[in-house]
Amino acid sequence: MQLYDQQVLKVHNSLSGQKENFKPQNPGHVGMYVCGPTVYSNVHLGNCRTFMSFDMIFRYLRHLGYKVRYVRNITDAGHLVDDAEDGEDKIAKKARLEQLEPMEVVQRYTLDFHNILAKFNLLPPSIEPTATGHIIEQIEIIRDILEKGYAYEKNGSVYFDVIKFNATYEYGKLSGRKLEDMIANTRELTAQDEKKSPQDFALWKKAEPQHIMRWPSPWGDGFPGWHLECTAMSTKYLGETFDIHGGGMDLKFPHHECEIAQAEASNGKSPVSYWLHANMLTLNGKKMAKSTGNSILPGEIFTGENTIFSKPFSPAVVRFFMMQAHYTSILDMSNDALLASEKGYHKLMGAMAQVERLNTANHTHMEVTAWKQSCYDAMNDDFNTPVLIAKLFDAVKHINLIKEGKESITETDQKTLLETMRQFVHDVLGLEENVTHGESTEKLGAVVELLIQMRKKARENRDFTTSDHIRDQLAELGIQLKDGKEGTTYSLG
RNA sequence: GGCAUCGUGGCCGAGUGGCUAGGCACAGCUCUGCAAAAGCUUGUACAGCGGUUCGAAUCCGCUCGAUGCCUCCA
Repeated sequence: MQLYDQQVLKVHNSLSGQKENFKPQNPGHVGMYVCGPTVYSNVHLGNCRTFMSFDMIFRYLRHLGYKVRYVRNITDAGHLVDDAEDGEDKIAKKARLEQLEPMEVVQRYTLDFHNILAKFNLLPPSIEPTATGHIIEQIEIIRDILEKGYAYEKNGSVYFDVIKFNATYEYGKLSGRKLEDMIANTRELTAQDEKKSPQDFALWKKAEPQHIMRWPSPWGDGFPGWHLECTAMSTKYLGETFDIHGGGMDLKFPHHECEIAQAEASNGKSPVSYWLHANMLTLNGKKMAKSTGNSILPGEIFTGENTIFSKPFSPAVVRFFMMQAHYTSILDMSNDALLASEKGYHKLMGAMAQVERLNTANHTHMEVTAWKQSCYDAMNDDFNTPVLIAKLFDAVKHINLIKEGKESITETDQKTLLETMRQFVHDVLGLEENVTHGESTEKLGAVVELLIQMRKKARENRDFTTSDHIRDQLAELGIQLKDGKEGTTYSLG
């Protein structure tokens, strides 16, 4: 019997606007697709939050025992800058500006992306396909949609016929828009005379002679429309219908709306059971934008090389900060908020390190089994990580009381407590101590223990100059000593 | 202008038609050689204005504000 049979997971489905019981199409298996980044610059912190949210979801599904195929793409072509500039590709533009090969740009920022996500302790997806690696699949889908009559070719470009599609299906159901309203609110755009209607979107775009990124197709040399890649890759790796599609709130319209339209037009089926959208991250109450200076790169937070925060913050602290908010809420990042999270994070990790060393007795002052279920209840409620963290802090309080000898715990409960804490903190929330375990850490620990013994002796001799010197010097190195009833412990960093 | 999400105590953030999370900060106390750590105690907040209700911060309406999107813009 798997955990997922014992726990009832509810997820907020953007398509229905409701929390629904999660039931995968194939029992025990989950197919999940998340829109990845366009690799034309350093990964945005807001993007990190989105990917971190889905990483947590991926982790929890796995923890429940599901076999999850998690696909997250890399957009390395097909993203246009703006139509006024005859549709220059973002990658190509960056390449031109930096005098690089397009693939050089892709390589550089893909590496940056992976590097940052690894620091945030994100698990790699099961498959990470690229748009340029799936041109053939995209052409096939265009062909299919053309055949079904929901697209038309014009001067070497192919457009999706939204009005025709809307006659049979419903365009706008995800974002709550009505096609009539959209038509009424359309602003005048230039250079789109090829389209029958302004609502139509490109499936294939003809490449102008100077365009570097181009592929041959039945309609001439060109490149695929942005929305198509996700349809092609999700279909290829997860099938015509799959369980979860995720992405940032900003992608709901038009991107995800178009994905639904493409899939329905080509195979008549709604592709996704549950649409999940992660909300945005703001900085000091304002949206992040390079133009206003209200912006920061993840790397700049880790190193402290920025003018926004008073000190560097570790990736784990930032991750903990983000996990303290629900993924569907707008989260505001500020210096004060990070400082608060940093203290809370260390308190949590400090208590966790104590569980193993707890003295056991024949009575437990804590309903461990009920507490454990309350952790699941939090996560089952649409991945409510802030509530989960509140539950974890309940345990922290008990751990500290037991450590002080004011409460007790049985050996069985201690085992359960430790296992549950580890599962939720490490496996689900993805929070790991930054300290790398190894020979050097062991040696460091031994040295600190030695100093603790020396300090203890000094204190017994009332040589407080020496004892305080040891304490203060260690503190300067980031090693904090904690005196307790049962002796002195320490924490690194 | 339209669509969407939201507006919670000093800060960050859960939650819910009545029993009012959690973290951080602040104050007092306990412990301590002094600190730190830890524990205990104290906070009745829910943008504004109306309405529904025995009762709303939670439901409805309006106003104000924030964030995202409005078609080739991620």
